[in-house]
Amino acid sequence: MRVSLKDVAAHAGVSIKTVSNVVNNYQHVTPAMRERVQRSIDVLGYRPNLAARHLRKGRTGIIALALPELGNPYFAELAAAVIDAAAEHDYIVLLDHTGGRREQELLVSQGFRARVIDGLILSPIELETDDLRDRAENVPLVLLGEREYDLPYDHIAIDNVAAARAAVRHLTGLGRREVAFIGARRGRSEPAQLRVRGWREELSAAGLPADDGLVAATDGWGHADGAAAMTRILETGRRPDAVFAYNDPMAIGAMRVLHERGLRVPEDIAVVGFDDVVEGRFGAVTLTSVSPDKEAIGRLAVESVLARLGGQAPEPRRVRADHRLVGRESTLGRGAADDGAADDGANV
Amino acid sequence: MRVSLKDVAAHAGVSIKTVSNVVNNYQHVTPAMRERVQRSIDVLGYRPNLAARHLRKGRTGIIALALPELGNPYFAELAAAVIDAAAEHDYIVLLDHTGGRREQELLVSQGFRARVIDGLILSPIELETDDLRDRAENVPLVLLGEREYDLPYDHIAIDNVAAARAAVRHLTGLGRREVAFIGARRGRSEPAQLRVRGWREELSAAGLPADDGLVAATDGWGHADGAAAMTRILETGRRPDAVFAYNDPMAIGAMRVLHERGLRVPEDIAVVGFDDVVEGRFGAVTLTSVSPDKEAIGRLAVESVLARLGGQAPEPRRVRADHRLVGRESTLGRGAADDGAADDGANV
DNA sequence: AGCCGGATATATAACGTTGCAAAACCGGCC
DNA sequence: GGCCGGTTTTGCAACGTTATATATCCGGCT
Repeated sequence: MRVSLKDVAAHAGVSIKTVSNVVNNYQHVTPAMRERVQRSIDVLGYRPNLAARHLRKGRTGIIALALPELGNPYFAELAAAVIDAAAEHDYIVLLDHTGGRREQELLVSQGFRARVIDGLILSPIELETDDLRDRAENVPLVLLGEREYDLPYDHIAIDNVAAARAAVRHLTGLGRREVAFIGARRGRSEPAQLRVRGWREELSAAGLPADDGLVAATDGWGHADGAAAMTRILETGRRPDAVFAYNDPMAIGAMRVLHERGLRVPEDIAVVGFDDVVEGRFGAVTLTSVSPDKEAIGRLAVESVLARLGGQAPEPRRVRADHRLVGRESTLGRGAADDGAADDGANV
Repeated sequence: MRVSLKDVAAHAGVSIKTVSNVVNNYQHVTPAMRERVQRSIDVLGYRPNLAARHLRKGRTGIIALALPELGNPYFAELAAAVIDAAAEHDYIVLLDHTGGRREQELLVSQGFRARVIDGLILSPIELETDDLRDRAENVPLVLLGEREYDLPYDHIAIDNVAAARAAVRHLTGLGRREVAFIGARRGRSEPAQLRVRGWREELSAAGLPADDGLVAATDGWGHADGAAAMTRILETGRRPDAVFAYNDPMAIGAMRVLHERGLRVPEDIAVVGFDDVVEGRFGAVTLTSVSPDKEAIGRLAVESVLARLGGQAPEPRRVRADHRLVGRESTLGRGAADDGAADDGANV
């Protein structure tokens, strides 16, 4: 069976507590004793039982990360960033995905899915303010992403409005006059709201009409949803000269439809995505995209959760991570320098 | 503070064990009693403490899943499958990524990264047989992926040789005579070995030479690696009429290079990938790919781990998940039916 | 009425760890 | 030699749960 403190103590001929002291680097242990105990630990291959430690101390060393979907490479890359950041603090990440469904998000936020965690990082899609309000759970919660809540939780995100404006400004700066938006969320009002707002604001600022006929709502945020939305817009007979998509997969789905219909990107229609996923750099037409600093988001999220751990409750804060616009062929055409920042104003 | 069994017992005026019995759906509890206790549970908002339960039962309800990298959509999708399969059994998944580095894989396999787990599902890249041999750890281990080990652990994978042969057969069946392989692993011998073997075998079977000059080794398995490998092949002056890539991102990276050089896919060079990630269905040229049954792999992995949980040690087994070849434009050209199985012989 | 046996409820002892308080030790000082 | 103060080690209780064994209940049977 597994070896416990008791076994080590017996082997070394000392008390359990002394072994515990050695394991925990307690200050007042003579070097001789430390060595003797350590030897027994090594011989027996002792490893602390985390469940017992947790029961005693009330900490698990685990934080949960709940994301809408891992299939979206943005979230996968974000997950990697969180895992790495957590590892720096000797924390382990329990990953969950909600499918962006309110029901699942609710379960997660109330701690039903994972009940062994010290803290929770959640990227909500459908969750409403009220859903979070009566959250009896007392594990620290940090929110990620575009949704804004008027609640006392930390929130980490880029400045979505500014990022969306930078994307649209990039398009108008290239002379585009009719910019469609793909990916407003169907049914629910909130999500994508900020990016739609940025789109609207920037068009107004440029003296262009923000035409609702150019906003396509979707059910999801995958390639197929982007393709369907693009198709829908084209079938109304409209021919925008630019498309700004809620995220890269949708932009790529839209580009596929344009390609099928013989419309050239960017000559006929320029396309900008959001998230800067790797995939966008290797298509036949590489994709201009807003690039959030995922690494920073992951790091900030972990730090925020851990800061609230000791039961301390620092003032809830809203943190803005950096972003920048990366211009590629889908707006600049063949020969565009990959990875060049396209717009000075994009950084925040 | 948190409410425990004791509090509920006091509130309901019964013993702790009775409450425990209700919580655990113990058979012999009168409906009246059950209701009474349940009411107290609801009133007080009792929720079992998993650490205590774990300490007592020796189970955590957590399994770890260690993958090379989440950025690769195949692994992200696989992770989603595992999480879902685990949820069916009331298990939670702790996700780790190793970067495909031996050192990290070693740490994971020996349980240093996560010590609260009941079982481990590991997809190794660099780990050698000997690394796993002296694994003192006694948590059940299930291996995933292409590497084969002669060790008493369950191993879940598709038939990589057969799958690779099906891919190559598809190409030769279309009249291609010079099929390059992209993605043999540089430096280490093992990984990709099976797919290379399938490539070699099928070419021989077709009476074609398996020319080592057409095998490109790479350091990683991302888009950029595929692009670099493709570039290298072309720069030797060779003009294969088909490319079989180790995975979809590499195939897509290769296609980007072909596109840049003005080579048409599939007219000049046909391309087949591996893993059937969503991304492959939305490029300017959709990608023919070997499609492993990820859902089955996830499910089988979870079931295998859980089967070994009670300390029972069923005979280690090697499980073959299904796969099929999905033909798309990168081999069949414009107008290819998406999602059609291209080759009857592909299923196993 | 007394007894029996199954169904129901309870008391108690673990699981492995750490915090607290007390005990043992030790060198120096009166 | 006894005492003091600090250092080092120890014993014990507690964290919240479940397994085991035991006590209690109750209807039916002799």
